[in-house]
Amino acid sequence: MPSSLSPPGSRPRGRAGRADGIDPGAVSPLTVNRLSIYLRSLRQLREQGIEKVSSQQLARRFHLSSTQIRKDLAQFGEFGTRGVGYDVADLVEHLAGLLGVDRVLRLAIVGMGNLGTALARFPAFNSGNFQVVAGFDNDPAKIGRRIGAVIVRPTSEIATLAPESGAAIAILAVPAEAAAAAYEALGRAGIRAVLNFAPATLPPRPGCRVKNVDLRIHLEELAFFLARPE
Amino acid sequence: MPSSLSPPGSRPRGRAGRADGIDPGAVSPLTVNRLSIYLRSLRQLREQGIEKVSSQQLARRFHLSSTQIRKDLAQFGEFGTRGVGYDVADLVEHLAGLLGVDRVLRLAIVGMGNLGTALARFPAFNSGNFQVVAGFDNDPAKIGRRIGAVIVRPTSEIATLAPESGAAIAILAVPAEAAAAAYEALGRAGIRAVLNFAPATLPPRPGCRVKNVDLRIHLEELAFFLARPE
DNA sequence: TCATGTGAAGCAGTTCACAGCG
DNA sequence: CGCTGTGAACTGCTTCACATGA
Repeated sequence: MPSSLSPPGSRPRGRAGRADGIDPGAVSPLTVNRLSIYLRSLRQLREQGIEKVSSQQLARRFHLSSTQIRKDLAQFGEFGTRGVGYDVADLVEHLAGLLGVDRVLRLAIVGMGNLGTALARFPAFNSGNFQVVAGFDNDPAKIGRRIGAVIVRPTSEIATLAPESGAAIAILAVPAEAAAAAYEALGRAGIRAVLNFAPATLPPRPGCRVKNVDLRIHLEELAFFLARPE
Repeated sequence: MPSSLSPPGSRPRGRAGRADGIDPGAVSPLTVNRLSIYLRSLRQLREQGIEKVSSQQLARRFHLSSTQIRKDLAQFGEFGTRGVGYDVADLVEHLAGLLGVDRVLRLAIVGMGNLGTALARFPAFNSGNFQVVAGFDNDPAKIGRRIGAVIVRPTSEIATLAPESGAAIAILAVPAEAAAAAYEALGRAGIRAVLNFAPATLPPRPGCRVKNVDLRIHLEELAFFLARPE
């Protein structure tokens, strides 16, 4: 019963926040991204039954920098054993905790076009600790239809339904001209993390983190380097 | 004609590359990304009939930094008029030229699952100067079927079909375990730009630029900051 | 001895402050 | 006078080199 949307009833404000002594503003997004890559890599090693790994082995295997791995981890504690390396399973746990993916994170998708629909069905968004719990669109032909695990609702219901569904992260997959209004509605719904696929620059809002993924811009970056061989 | 006196046939690879004096290695990917955002923003202004704009107006309108806009542009020439600002249409042309999107760029998609299929139909990948011209998958149920504008072909044909189709950029949308082999095949096909959606770290290859877009990693970045309010 | 963890050095990217020009 | 274009200061990120400890 995926789309029966009960919120995580136990917590009054719903939003824990871990009480480790880490100031999130002091950690660079670049570092966080790499932690996530380390986690992905370590999980791969774990699946292969590898129990110990050194920063250098990790670096060689996944084309990373061993110094950087150690520096990145050092910001959060001492996870390794000198002369030996890291315990794979142990480090996986630590990283998952650090990244805050040791709990279920519910996703609301706004915009059920090509991309939104694909994301609703995307394995990475419906496995592990991520779970799509709501989908919104304005097209009457889509409202009420089931896509992936969710039933599409009109965007006017974002402010009420997003909180009810327990969504922590919103995926913005609407056309550019609809982005500002949807972002506004998500703000009113108390959403504090947005993955924005719309080709628009959203105004920074205190307490809300936005990650922009404009696919056209990625293509244009490649085009630039393509236009100038060597 | 720029200064280089190349005899006929001295460019055997047929890959133009513009002969401006810009060393692509000297330009940061961060800068290139921002140029792309400026272009997107300026096009929006142009559609609204706005003809002149100052760096500060741009900055306010799109939540950017005016100094940074000027610094970024300064790397490539002098495009503005002191005391006035920039001519919107003019700067659009300049930026499109700089980014190398003033010509058709053909895309080959490898992996026709949820994401690959959505991308094949994605407007931004089939408009302006981008055009999906090939799609590959290994699933026999998909081979021969039409998705978006292309007929799906088996991945074993990448090495021959990708060059024939004139594809300049490959979109990797296969599962992690298939990424390495597909990347290899693309290398043999002479592809020098890859947009990688597979959750795998591809080995750097000289002359080939890879841009990674791991959607799970983007979610985990948001999760990190979400786990630590304030 | 081996690999981690870390100050210090080096490099890159951003912001500042203003000279230069229309 | 206003806004661009830019050296210079600054901030932050990465790499180096080595002390530390299993």
